[in-house]
Amino acid sequence: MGVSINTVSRALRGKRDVSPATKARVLEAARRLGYRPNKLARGLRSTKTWNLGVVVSDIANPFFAAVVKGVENAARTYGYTIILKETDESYEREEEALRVMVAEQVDGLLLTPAQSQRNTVETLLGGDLPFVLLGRYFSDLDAPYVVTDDVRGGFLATEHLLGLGHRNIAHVAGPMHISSARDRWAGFISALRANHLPVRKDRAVMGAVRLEDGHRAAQELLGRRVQPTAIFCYSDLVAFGVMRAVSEAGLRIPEDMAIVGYDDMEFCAHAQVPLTTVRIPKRALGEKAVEMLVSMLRNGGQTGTRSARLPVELVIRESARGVMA
Amino acid sequence: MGVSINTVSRALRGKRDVSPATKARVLEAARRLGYRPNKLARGLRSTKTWNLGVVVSDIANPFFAAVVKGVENAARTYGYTIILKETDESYEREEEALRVMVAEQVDGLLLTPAQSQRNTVETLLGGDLPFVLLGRYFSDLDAPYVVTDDVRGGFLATEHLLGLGHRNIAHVAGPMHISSARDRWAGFISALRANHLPVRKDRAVMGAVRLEDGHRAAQELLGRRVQPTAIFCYSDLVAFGVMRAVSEAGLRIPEDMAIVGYDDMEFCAHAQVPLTTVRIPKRALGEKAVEMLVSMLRNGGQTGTRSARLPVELVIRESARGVMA
DNA sequence: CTGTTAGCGCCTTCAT
DNA sequence: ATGAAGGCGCTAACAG
Repeated sequence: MGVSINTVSRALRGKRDVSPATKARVLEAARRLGYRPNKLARGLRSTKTWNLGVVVSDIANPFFAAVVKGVENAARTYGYTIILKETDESYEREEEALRVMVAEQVDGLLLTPAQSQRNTVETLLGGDLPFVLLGRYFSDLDAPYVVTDDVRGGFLATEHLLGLGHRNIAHVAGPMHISSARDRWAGFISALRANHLPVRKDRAVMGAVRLEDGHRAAQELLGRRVQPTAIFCYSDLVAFGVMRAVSEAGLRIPEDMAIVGYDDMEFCAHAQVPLTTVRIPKRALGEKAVEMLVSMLRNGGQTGTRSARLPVELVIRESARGVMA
Repeated sequence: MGVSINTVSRALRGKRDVSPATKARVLEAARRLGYRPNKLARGLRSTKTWNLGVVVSDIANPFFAAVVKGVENAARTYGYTIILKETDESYEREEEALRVMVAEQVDGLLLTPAQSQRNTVETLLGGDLPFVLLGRYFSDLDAPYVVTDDVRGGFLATEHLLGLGHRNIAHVAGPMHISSARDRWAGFISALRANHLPVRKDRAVMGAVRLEDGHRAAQELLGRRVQPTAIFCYSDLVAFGVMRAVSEAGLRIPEDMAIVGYDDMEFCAHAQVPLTTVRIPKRALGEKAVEMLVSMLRNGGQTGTRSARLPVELVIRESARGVMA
């Protein structure tokens, strides 16, 4: 076809300095032959792979699944492809995942840190791989992140219960090393304080993640001397476990016990008792993180450490509404 | 350090023909320097990337999320990393996804075909990229696949309803171009036939995927001259929509209308009325597909076109149990 | 057991 | 507007 290999390269990449005529010929030939440029060779030479690493703890968790969907779609619109790894909240697997991402020469990284240790993120900060933390952050590390405004979420949930007349509110919290759990707890506390109510230690159970954790936590709360009349839960999953325990104890929801969850998963509206919850923009979280990462890549990896805290919204359903007895 | 670059390469890859002494020295030095081999260069040279392409329609769908989790975990144990793409059931995006996977030089591919067209899979069959279809198959194409035994699932669900005394059973089916929808429908039919019951067209609605589709389908069924006393649904998601419509119509579940879903998502046990459903091994589906793909890779891409059909199981809960009136 | 040579496919740089 | 040269980091193939 009488044209050098690198004119082809330029034509394919849409560079200028190629006459429209030859460009058209090259493109046509490429199409006809089903030519696909080799991303490995391209990446090796140009040090730009157009791949983003995505490391989450549990892809089967509906929350992360939605976040990853947002990530994948946003990445695609920017021309990036994603490489996915799971950590299962294990610090070792997180380290391993990051090693793989480095080996893969990804252009940037999205990470939901396990937060049981901080070495990984500190290492990242010391390195030159652009990254954005996804859904979790370290308040004392200067690492860019995108999260939801969970302090406000916890506040809204608690204030709603207070507004219904509850004075005896318990919180089934998440693992306190995770920022979202700490923030929701902080919002809970701050609402109580704003209403001059005491924060009692026997009104809280920590570390709930799975549905079963919620079930166990609620049983514990119901076994205590003074029972709460309302329970704010770390997540919807936990809330479902709590609701089961409450029902098993013969209590009615919301008459005997009001429940508020967190996340607003699709099923909340179809639960045994439709669940009042705090809605968080899951897709948007992923999209925003990609946006931020891409803008960092465009600025040559410079952070400026702008972070984002997306707004949340209280969704009121049967499990906590109306006037209490 | 006095050793050639390629002795280093061999040591790092654990090849023999390296003295234990030098090997130890190399490994130690690599560790100390935090050396990470470049997978692009490695892949370019060896034509083996240790990456698998995974193409699914909707990662936020709990079913696919669970499948992908199985895929990621199995891939990891075999030393592979996954590259993820979504198609949103769009044929164009499926084509694009496959093009990207080829460009990425993945060693193998896992694909949930949109099935609105078959070109992609036919192209794959003509090419030399090893692949396994994930959760869907073409009965008339010799492409390896891993699916669940949905004919049996549909049969079990329907037979259960028949056993409860129902003679007037409707089916809210999925899109008939998708193999799982066709199989569940086939199982439904075959159970009716086995009991010498007629298959009536006005007892079926096709094409339901989302919760809203189920809602609409149930409204339609309830508006017909002869109403069913039981509804078997394509998926749990659809079943939830159906249940909502049934409740809205003032009917009780299961007294006035028995419902059976499909998938057994985590949430089924906690629904308004706990849902009787067909449990499918989602994680195992992903794991099995990886296993099969890896074994193909080991045989130099040879298929032997062994496929797998994983067993399913009926889970009986409130929405369809007991003796009917 | 170890070193040398060559080149995977592409892009960058420098000529022309 | 196009071509030639060189090399990204690594490993296969061959020497020694």
